[in-house]
Amino acid sequence: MAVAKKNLFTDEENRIADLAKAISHPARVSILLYLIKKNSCVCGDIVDELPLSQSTVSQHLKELKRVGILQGDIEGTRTCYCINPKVWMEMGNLFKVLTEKFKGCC
Amino acid sequence: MAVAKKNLFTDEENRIADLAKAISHPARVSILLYLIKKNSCVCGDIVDELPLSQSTVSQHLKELKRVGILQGDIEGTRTCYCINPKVWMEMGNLFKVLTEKFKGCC
DNA sequence: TTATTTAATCGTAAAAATACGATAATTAAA
DNA sequence: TTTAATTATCGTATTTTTACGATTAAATAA
Repeated sequence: MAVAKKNLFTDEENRIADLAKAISHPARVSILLYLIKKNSCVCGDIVDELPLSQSTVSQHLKELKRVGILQGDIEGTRTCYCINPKVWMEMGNLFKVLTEKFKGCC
Repeated sequence: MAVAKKNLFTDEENRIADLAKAISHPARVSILLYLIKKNSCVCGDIVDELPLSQSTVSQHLKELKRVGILQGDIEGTRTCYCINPKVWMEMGNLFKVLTEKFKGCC
């Protein structure tokens, strides 16, 4: 299922899936938890926190930026990463709504 | 990152990532929304709801079963699918906790 | 028993994700 | 200006995911 088949599903289904995909790798969850723990924009030292190479971490950061969860501000030779509160809330809400839709059945 | 590198991350990170992976495809989100809408265990007609072949849908169901979100009870020649409330709650909680950990920063 | 129905599994092709080293680009420091 | 630091991107190998048709397996119906 490449690009063309995206419209076989609703926008909501696609967005939920896309946000879930962004956090579907432990390295990316780890990055987010680290940013949250620091409670500030973090420059650079994310690579040192992860057991992965610099280029791989950079790729994971790119994926988080792709869906909008992260924003990266260039400051000199460094890049400062922040969680985007708007998208974070959107994600939390979509997951919450999905979760609470199910009231139990059997 | 195959099997061996799983222990480079915490159990929590791995579990969140694994549950997110399960809902990281629009077809699987679609399946879940359909089951929720029906508000009962659903036998068989999931395939008719999706724009995918029977074997592909079966694969997606398998992935949802793998993480425990779905259970499938065989009844004669059919299989009835239900959301597992326990795992569903676990997932909702993990996502909720993750979401609420971030209080904003910049 | 012999069909039919239903769903899982197999085999496989194509696409996407993951990981890394090497390289490039940009800025700051010497 | 030259060097160092930092991060993104490139090229690429490997693994995983996705998708489908064909087949198998199991239960039911004829």
